[in-house]
Amino acid sequence: MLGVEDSLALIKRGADELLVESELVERLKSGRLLRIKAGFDPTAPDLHLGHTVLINKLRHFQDLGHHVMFLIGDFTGMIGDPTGKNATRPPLSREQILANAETYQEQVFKILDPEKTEVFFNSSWFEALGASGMVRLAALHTVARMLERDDFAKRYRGGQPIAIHELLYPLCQAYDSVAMKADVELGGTDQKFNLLVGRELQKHYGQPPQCVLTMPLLEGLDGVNKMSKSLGNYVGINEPPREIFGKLMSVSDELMWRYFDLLSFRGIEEVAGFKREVVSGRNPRDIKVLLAQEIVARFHGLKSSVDALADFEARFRQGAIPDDIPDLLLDSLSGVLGIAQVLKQSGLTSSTSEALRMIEQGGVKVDGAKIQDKNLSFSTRDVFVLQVGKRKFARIEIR
RNA sequence: GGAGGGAUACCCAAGCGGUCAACGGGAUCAGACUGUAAAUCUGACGGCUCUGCCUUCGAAGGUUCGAAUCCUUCUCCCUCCA
Repeated sequence: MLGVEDSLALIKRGADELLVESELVERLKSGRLLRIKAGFDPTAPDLHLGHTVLINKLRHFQDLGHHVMFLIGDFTGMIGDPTGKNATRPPLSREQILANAETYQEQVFKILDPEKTEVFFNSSWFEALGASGMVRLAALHTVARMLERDDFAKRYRGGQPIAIHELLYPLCQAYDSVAMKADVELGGTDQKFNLLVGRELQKHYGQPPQCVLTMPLLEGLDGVNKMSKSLGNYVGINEPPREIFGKLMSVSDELMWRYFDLLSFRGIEEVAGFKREVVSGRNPRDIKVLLAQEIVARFHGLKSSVDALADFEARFRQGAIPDDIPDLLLDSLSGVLGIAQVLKQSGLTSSTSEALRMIEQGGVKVDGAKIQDKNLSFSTRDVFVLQVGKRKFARIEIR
């Protein structure tokens, strides 16, 4: 196990803020195994790399030997975290929540060691609390304090509705920390307020207040917006290996370092070494490959990462045709089919206009040979490999 | 309830009677270059049976030889007043 200083360095790596550092140092010095908490809404079972930033941090704690507590907010999920803009969320059914929780764990345990992870459901203590308990809990915090939170304040000022139960959310999350006797709670930067309420509440209950560690939101592939499915700039951890690999290779050379910080388990020193190499002339591509391989291997195994690299090299460096392209059978009424039609019907282009444009721009290949002739046509029994751009392929047969 | 402002292609945003399939930016896609699906540069970016034709500018009508641009009604959004 690492010394206190090295531990702290690892804990702070990539983190946004650690409150209160001195308190954490004290606890680390005590040599006690710390109880590390992170809560998750059982709403989005489809994890992408952005979600894994927090889980990676849990993993760091796990590697340091601490006790990781994975909380599934099945009770608080009914309230819906009001953090952020969206007003109301439809409540999930019990079965839906459990199913999501299941998927969640499946994905999370690709990063965390299941043997060393304790899973909690907060319904277990909230159901025991009951209505009267909830009222007593609510008595421990004031409306004014709640309104300190930025998004509540904004909504209040702006005349936007704030339902009473939304005020309860931070309180419930805080009570989780009490119930779990958390030493440290992790969350996104947008969670800071909720995490701090946890400290307050723990003091009320005579517990030492938890330390709060916030992690930044990961930028998406565009390097600007946060990674999110709706923006389409994400890498899903259940995507095919080649897809993950390719997407990571498309990240800008600059953003790559950010990803190393937040997504890689390579040592701080090692990454610093990579940076020096690039500065002194090494092609950043080589380093990016290491990142892409590490991530693919984490979610799909070592072999997949090797395959993904080989595939990438073959396709983009040597312009080879991949081996897993779809076979398509196109019908021809007249026995002849023009190239534009073939492109459209195969779905390689979305319209014949686009097909013609692609040909004009030299982006269409038949059996590896670039074609120029827009009037090229194929007849029945023709079989060939069609390629549009660098990434779209299909094996076509006309019948 | 009253008074204004706005709705244009994937997004932002010009245009205010003909030369508009509609300026510009972003996103996207293609090409060049590169040991990258990086950066940079160039180009494309409604559809089709493509030297032409068809359908688009919130919706429906109308005026006009001709409308994204003018008129009428409707729908939705925003701001101010009550």
